[in-house]
Amino acid sequence: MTTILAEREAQPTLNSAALAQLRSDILTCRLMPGAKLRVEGLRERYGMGASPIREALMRLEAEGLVVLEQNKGFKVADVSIDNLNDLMDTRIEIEGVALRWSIERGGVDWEASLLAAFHRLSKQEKFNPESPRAISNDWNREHEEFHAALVSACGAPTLLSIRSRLFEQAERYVSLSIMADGPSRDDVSEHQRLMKVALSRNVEKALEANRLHIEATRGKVAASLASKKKPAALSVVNRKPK
Amino acid sequence: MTTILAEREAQPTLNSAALAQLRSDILTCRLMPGAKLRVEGLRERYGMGASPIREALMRLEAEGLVVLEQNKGFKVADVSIDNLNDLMDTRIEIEGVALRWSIERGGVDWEASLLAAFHRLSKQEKFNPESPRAISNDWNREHEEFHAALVSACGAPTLLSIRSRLFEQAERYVSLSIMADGPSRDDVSEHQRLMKVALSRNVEKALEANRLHIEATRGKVAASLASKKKPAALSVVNRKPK
DNA sequence: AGTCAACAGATTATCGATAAAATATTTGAT
DNA sequence: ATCAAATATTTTATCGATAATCTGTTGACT
Repeated sequence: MTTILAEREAQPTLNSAALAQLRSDILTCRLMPGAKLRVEGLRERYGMGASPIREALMRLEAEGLVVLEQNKGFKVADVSIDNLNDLMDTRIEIEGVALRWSIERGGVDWEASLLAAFHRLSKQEKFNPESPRAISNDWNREHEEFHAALVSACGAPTLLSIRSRLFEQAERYVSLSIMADGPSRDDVSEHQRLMKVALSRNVEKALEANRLHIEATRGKVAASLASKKKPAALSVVNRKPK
Repeated sequence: MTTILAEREAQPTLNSAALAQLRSDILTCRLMPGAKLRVEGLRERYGMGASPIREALMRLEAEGLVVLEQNKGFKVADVSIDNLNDLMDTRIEIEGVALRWSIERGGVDWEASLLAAFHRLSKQEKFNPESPRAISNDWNREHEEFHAALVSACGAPTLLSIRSRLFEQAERYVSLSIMADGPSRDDVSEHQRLMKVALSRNVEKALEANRLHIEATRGKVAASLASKKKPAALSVVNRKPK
């Protein structure tokens, strides 16, 4: 698996490699929500000692992707309808503010980078024919970058970093939904509309479009969650046999 | 210093003790913005090994109180006018949303807990006569709890946790300002007004009052920062002599 | 004097071993 | 058989030691 090695080589430190790996494994649900994260298992999985792994887990705990129970170890954060609603409600407001400021403050550079990001996203296939139960890595990246481009002129780094953390959390729910129900539409037109209203500097319409975009995701994910085919906590990282 | 021991005894794990200690030392600026955080120094300071300390630092990094430069170690996050403005702008919006929802959704329990929190805050001295260059711990706690009470009925845990992280960051700027300029007014009336407009369910007035409350802090802190008597990076945790 | 390479000292990142805590299993009494 | 105390096993949390990296200093050369 060249990906893992590549990702690891790129990192200057085992710690950051562990962080990148864990984040990716959690966001794509290779590590399922609720799964126990035994250090020994992760050590084997990533081929490193306990320290860099625990440090990475600690960081992810602060981000809400991992939960630590004192003296009982780490597990992947659970998912739930309540948490989904909480998350999406919060996203709508926060992305709303960021988008408003971005539209009000963005210059021609912002417009250009938004167009560019949209173009890249629209040319990228969402699903890899071989594995239709997972979104392509490249598409995910372009998608994240498109939404980041929308709000990039917002001028408040703190707000932007909060936004991107929430965006990540949402990605995890989407992965889950796709694992359960298979590929979803590649919503190019929805993104195009978002871009258009933003470029036309119509704040109200842009906020509404963004809200609907988020609501659409919420609806799809909520449906998957409700028809709970959740073997959730079963994907344990490692358990000593007998 | 019984505080340190007490705080430490209360924690089930060295890790969480380190976290609490570090957070507190950073928020009160006993560890100054920009200060290098050498592990050896922290080991002596807190009397524990490197692992729990590094794990705590990693977590604080995610919260933005600490910065990690790969292979160069940790330091306390810097402060700046730009960051202050970014932070306060973001707070105004996020606390605004939380406050709106809380006012719209809060029941009589919310009203009661808000009244109680205000009462406790108003009975608490802000400064300890002995050390007028630092806000009393108790006041800080009651203050945080009063503001938490204001938004507690908001119904979105994610939003609340973001709010409280931003609130913490702001506390650090306030500490800094007080270290530089000495005690500030104990703004009971300002808090009382906030509570009143919230209880009267007047969303617009409440948001405005909250905005002004934050702007007042921003103004005071910005003034201190501008007259920069910053020996900032000088409070290094430990440096091997000669 | 100024620059740079090589070295020495300090600091970070990581590992492997161990103590502490939790969980699972056995055993003995009712 | 049932429950609970006692024990064994697993897992977590932490330490001390070491390898890797960075930083500051010395000294040779222009």
